[in-house]
Amino acid sequence: MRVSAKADYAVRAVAELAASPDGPVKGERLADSQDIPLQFLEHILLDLKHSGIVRARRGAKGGYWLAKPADEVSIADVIRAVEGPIANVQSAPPESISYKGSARELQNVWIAVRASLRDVLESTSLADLVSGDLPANVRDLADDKDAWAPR
Amino acid sequence: MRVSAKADYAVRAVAELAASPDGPVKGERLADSQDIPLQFLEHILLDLKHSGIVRARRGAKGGYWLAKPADEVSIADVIRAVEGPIANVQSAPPESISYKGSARELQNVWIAVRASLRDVLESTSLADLVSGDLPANVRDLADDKDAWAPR
DNA sequence: TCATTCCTGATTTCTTTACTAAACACGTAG
DNA sequence: CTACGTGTTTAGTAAAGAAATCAGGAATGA
Repeated sequence: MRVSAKADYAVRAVAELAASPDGPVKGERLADSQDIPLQFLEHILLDLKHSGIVRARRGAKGGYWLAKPADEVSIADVIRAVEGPIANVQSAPPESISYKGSARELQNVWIAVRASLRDVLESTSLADLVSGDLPANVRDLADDKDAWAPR
Repeated sequence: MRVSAKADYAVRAVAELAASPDGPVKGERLADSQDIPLQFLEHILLDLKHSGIVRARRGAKGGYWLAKPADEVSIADVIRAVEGPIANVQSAPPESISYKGSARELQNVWIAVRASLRDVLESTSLADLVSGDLPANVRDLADDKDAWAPR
């Protein structure tokens, strides 16, 4: 139930791209501005390119840019591109698992977990993230004081 | 963003305990009824004991039982006992991270992610799980047809 | 051509996961 | 009071994954 460094880096990098709409941004500048190791970041950007979120050009004046408008890319898209499916249980999607005995209802709980993650991550676009104008459901969750308390 | 085998096993084991309110249940029976490797399960039960969710007695007629009523133990409690905090980012709690530049709002997103996970996992008790009578908010999420579709 | 920049696979280091083995400690029955 | 059936604890390990790093190749523009 944790967010990996890779996913965190990926979201930060594309946020930086979303905030730089004019022309390509060099990997090095992305790495600098978000404190991400350059070579690791380049692998991540390659993943993002393969899944069509980012485009790139080499050579002088080269760099990376978003392949789509920032309001058409969700955070969920970015995480899936680098980590695969969200909210797997034991590396299998929750709808494919079946439990027996007293744990029979557990599948519904994992499905609900995944649905609630999707509610947040699919509704938030890169444009929302960069503008600070988060969707109402996300803002409501984050504004709750309890949400900031550790456990 | 995945649920580990350890967490899955832990929840299933305590569900089995919640369904057996009379006297101790042997580790072997838990392992059998839920298809969990016995020795691994005993490690898990030890974690659960240390955090006060389970109690145990050795010797003939020994076994494990819930330390508290099943409606006072949430799935979140069980997961925290074996995995530590829910929804950490890069092994740190989201409220302790600070982002710069275009990623500044990302902290709010991770806080919202954690809050939505808590909404599901803290509201569901072992009693709910065993009876199949999940809380309304969880049931609503799981009943949505989209929730069962892979992505 | 040449500097610049992305592209890619191999390798490394470290941690976690998932599990096994075996000695040890304790409680109950006989 | 002893033996046996339990749980407790320590130790260890193979395999996978996470997080980088290294070293070079391939495209682009000047």
